[in-house]
Amino acid sequence: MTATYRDIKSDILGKITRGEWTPGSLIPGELELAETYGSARATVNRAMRELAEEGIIERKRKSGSRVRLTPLRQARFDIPVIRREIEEQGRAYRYALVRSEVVEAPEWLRARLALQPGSQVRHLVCLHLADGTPWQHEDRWINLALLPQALAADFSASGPTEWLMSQIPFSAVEISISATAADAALAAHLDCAAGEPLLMTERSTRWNDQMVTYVRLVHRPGHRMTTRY
Amino acid sequence: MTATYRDIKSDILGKITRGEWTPGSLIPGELELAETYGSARATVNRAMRELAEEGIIERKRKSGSRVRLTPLRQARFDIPVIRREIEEQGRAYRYALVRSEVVEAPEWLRARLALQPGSQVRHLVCLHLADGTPWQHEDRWINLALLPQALAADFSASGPTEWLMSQIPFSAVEISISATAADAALAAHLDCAAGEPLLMTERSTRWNDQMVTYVRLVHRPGHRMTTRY
DNA sequence: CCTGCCTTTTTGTCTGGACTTGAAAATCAT
DNA sequence: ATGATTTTCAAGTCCAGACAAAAAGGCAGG
Repeated sequence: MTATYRDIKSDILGKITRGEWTPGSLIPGELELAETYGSARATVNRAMRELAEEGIIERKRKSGSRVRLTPLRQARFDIPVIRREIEEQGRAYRYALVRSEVVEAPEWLRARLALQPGSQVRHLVCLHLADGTPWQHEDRWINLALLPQALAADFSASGPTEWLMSQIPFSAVEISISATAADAALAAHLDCAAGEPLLMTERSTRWNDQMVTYVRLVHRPGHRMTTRY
Repeated sequence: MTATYRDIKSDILGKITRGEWTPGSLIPGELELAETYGSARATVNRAMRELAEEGIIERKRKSGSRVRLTPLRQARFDIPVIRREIEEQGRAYRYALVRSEVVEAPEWLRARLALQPGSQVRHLVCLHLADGTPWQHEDRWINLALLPQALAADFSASGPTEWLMSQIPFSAVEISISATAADAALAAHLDCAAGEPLLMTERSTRWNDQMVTYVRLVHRPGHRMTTRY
């Protein structure tokens, strides 16, 4: 008989989707809702809080909660560890190191990572394959000033992503997704025609307010990122 | 003096990022944490629950909570209402209807929306512009069996997205992002060269377990979706 | 009319206690 | 041993009551 916070949540969501409570309209206060559902205010609060987090409603002290006029839609994509992503499809994962060098950071990278002129970076190019066919091309730059261990690390057997996760497991990240055309090198590595449109993910990772690494991941032709909610 | 759930959360997160609690290791139980922080178990619970939601830790009844070995990373992108997105940049939004027709659903659409053969759909092609330059190309298909109102609706002044939101504000959606090459028509509309790589967002919207609409949004050349966390 | 202060309303958070649930572990029966 | 059953433990949820904090609205003084 007693309503759980889930019950309350889905009941309220139902009222909204059925159009009983229209966008912009005021929802009864927590106290009132607690009474109608026969539960404690804390329970109603949790239901409402989660609805607010999901972008369904908007809450403000004193003014109360109202149904959002423009439902704030947000898509959540899981960023998989590539080895996992491939192995979960029942395919064989293979990794190949294409190039490894230590260089002075080029201009564009310095701007992006806010590096001093003359900074040394480790530059790696690798390929991730599923059942032998190219899956993802990784172009990785690591700030050696912050991660001098990267100088000695060996990336011939496993990728820098996994190594980095062991070094700085939790950090602030900026992710950006765009479309790019395959140049000659990419086309060769990803086994596609030059000029082919490819999905690209760029990630800048920060640690203690300093940029640690920048990576440009180019996915195989036809790759799509999908989510539902 | 008393610790809030935020304090607890950031303290625990600190212990993890500083490496005091390493990936895979067991975190003290809620009761123990409540004692060390001098707070109620419910407060600790909230802190831990949120950390779990954010993919930092993993919780299991009986076994306890542990730091995730592979931090589950997830990117959250806001799906903006395009008019807003443009106006918030201080640019003038303009909408143009390129094509509007009522047709029998083509094969590929029937498969995607699970439609009966012979189903009628409203097909719209529109363009969203910022300061007069093309911003996004919208190719929209609406299931008339579910939304007969779409037959009479007038889309010459404002886009179908806004109209749809007023009709079915909250619904289940599948979003998918990929890269595509501009064909002749797209190139003309988006004012770019044919073959140019473009970011494409596809959305299928469901309501009461029936597919209502499918839309293919192609962004202007160079567009990027960005998020940080 | 405007400005700053106070009151009131509503959400936000916390407490300390309780019961529920899921799953691992231990026990028991075959 | 092996499979079924019970125990036990940690997280999950709930409650009733309390205080905190933001913000809208009203009031008073200039």
